[in-house]
Amino acid sequence: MANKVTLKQIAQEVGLSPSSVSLVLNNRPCRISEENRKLIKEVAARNHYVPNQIARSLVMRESRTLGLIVPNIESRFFASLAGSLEKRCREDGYALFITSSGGSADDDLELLRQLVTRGVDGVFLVVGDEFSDDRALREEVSHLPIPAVMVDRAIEGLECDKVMFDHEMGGYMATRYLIEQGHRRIACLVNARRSNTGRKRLAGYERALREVGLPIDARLEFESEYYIPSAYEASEAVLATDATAVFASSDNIALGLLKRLHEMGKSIPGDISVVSYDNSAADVLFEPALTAIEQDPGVLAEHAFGCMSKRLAGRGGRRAEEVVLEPELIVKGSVLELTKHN
Amino acid sequence: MANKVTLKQIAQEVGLSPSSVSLVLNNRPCRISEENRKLIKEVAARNHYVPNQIARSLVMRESRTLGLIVPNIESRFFASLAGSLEKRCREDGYALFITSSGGSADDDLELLRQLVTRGVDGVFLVVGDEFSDDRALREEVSHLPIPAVMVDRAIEGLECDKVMFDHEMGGYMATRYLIEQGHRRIACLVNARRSNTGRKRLAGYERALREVGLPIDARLEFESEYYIPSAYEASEAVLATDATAVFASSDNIALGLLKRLHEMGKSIPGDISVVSYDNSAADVLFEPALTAIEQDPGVLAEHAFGCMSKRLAGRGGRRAEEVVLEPELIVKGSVLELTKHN
DNA sequence: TCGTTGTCATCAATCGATTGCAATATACCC
DNA sequence: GGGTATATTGCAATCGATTGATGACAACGA
Repeated sequence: MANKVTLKQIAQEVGLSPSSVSLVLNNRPCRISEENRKLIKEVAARNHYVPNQIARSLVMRESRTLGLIVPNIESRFFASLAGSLEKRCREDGYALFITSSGGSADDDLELLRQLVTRGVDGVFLVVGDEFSDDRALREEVSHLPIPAVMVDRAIEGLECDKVMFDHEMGGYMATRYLIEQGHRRIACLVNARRSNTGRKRLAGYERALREVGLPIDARLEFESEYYIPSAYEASEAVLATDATAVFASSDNIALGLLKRLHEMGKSIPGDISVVSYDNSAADVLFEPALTAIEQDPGVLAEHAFGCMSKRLAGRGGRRAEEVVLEPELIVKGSVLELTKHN
Repeated sequence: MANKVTLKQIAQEVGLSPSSVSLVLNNRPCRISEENRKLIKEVAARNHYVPNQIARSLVMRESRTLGLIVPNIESRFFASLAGSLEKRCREDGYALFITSSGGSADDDLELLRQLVTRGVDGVFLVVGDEFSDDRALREEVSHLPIPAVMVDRAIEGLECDKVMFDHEMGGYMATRYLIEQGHRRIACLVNARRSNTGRKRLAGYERALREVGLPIDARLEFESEYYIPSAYEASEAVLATDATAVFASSDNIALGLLKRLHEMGKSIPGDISVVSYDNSAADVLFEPALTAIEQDPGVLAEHAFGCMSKRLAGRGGRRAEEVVLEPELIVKGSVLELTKHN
C-alpha cells in the first residue's frame, strides 16, 4: 500500500515552495516558469500525487459534495433517482453521498446530521412520507446551515425548495382515463393510511369520479402497503367487487394485484382493467404491458439538481422554490375500452 | 438558512477555551468541572453546533468515510448490496459514498480518484467484469494509499482483498441439479463474451456436464447480455433446440427467457425446466416460482466490511485475503423431475 | 513561609491545502 | 551604475478541530 503524498513532499522534491506547486497544479494564473511547471507536473504524476480534498475543503469552505437521503435504496424508483442524481452531480464536479434511511423520521434526522457534519454543501431530502413524529427533523431542517431540496415528497409546511411530481394529478389522470374508456365501477388500491403520496393519489382518484358525477364508494377503496405481498393480500377483496377496473397506486401494488389475478385465472384487460403507477422493469414481462402513470426519476433528478445549483450559486431567491412536475399517462394494453350502454 | 457554528464560537460564548469545549463535547477524560461541562453542552445544543468533520478528519487523519463503486446502481443486486453495505458501515460509524460507474474501466478509474481525493479511509470495488482496457485502473489500484476490497468480482491478478461468491460453483450447482433431476439435454444462456462472472458460470456448467460424461454441445450454449431484451432475443434460438432444461445465468436473462416462453405458450416446468440466478423480486410473480442459484448481497456486504474493518484496524495480514462464498441452490418449482429412461 | 498536591483550564503545534502580499532575481533603459 | 519594470518564487496566515505539554491557583501540611 503506497503512502499518501502531500503537496509539501512534492515541493521538497522539486525544490520549490508548496505555494508554487499548488499554483501550478491548480492551473492558477501565475508566473511560474514553463520549465518548473513541467517539472512539478511530472513529479506529481510520478508520485501519484492526489490533492487532499479534505484539506482543500477546509480552507475553501466548500467540499463539492452533496448528500441524498432516500427511504429505501433497494426500491427501483429511488435507486434510479439516486443513480440519475449522482450522475448529474458528477457532471458538475460534485460527489454525492447516497444514504438510505429505512423511512423513519429518526433515521432521517440521524443521517441528515451525519451529512452536515461531513461538510456536504447541500442535501436532497426524500423524506416526510410516513406519518412518524417528525418534529425534531423539521427543527433540524429549518436550522440547516446549507441548502436543502425536498424531492418527490415533502415535510408539510416547511419553507424549503421542493421538486416533485403531482401525485394528485397522477391519481386523477389514471382514473379519468379509465372513465373515458367507459368504466364506471372503478376500484382503487392505495396506501393512504401511511403515505402522503398515497393519500394524494387517492384524492385525485376521487376528484376524477366526482368530476363526472360518479359516486365515491368506500367499498371500492382498498388499502395496501407499498410492497408486493401486502397488495397480494388486499387484492382478493378487490376482485370480489363488481369493479371493471382498478387503479393501483404504485408499481409494487400493481404487481401484487397481478399475481393474484394470474392465480385466479383472470385475464387483463378481458376480465379487469388495470392502471398502474411507476412502470417497473418487471412490467415488460406481462402481456399486455401495463398502462401506467409514469414519473421519470431522471427528470426529477434534473430539476432537483437545478434548484440546488441555484442555491449553491447564491442565485436562489429568498423564498423557497416549488417545482411541480406533471406525470404522464403511458397507454399500453391493460385497459379495455367498454362500449357505453346507457 | 442558519450559519455554521464553530467550536471557537461556542468557546467564546461560554467563556472557555476551544480546547475545553472540544474535550467536553468528545467526552474525553479530562478535568473540567461538572458545572462547565453542563454549560458547554447546553450552549452547543442551543446553537445547533455540529462539529466540522472535515476539520477533524484533517488532524485525525481519517474521515470515517468509505467508498463504493458499483457498475450500475439501478440493478437490483447492486442496489441491494449498496444498501446493505451502507447500513453495515453506518453501524460502525462510517459513512459510505456510493457511486455508480456505468461499467467502463475509465469511469471506474475516475470515480476511484474522486473517492481517494475526498479522503475516504477505504474503498469497496465492484469492478473488473467487463473486458475493457483496465491497465490504468490496475495501476491506480495497486498504488492506492488506502485499503481496497474487491467485491463480487475482481481485476485478475491484482494483489488485493477479495470477497465474492463462487460463480463457477454456481453454474456447476445449477447444472448438477438439473442432471440429478434427470435432464440430459441442458441448454445454457450466459454472458460469456463480455463478463468474467458469466464465463465462470459457463465453466461450472461445463464441468457438471463433463463430470457425468455428458457431451458439451456448443449448439446448446447461447449468449446473452445481462438485460432482459437481449435475453428475450436470444431465447428464440434456445427454444428451437431439443433441450429439456435451461440454465439462465442471471435474473434478467431468466426474465427475458420467461417472457419468450410465455409468448410461445410454453409452460414451466411442463415444457421446459429453468434454473435461474439471483432471484429478483419479480420472481414472486411467477407460478411456479423459479428455482435459482442465490447469492445474498447482505452476506457479501458483511464479509466485505469485515475485510475492510481488519485492514483499517491494521489487523490485515501482509498478504491479500480472499473470501470465497458458496452460493445456494433454492429449489422452488421451475424444474421438472424426469423419469430416467436409459 | 515554602513546598507539595490536586484541580481546572489553556497554549500552541498540527493536519494539508490556499492565497494575498512581500521578496528576490533578472532584464532593460538611460 | 542607478533606477524601474518584470518575471519568479516564498512567507505566513488561515480554515476548524485535536491533544500533549504546561500554567494558574487554592488548599494543605510542615
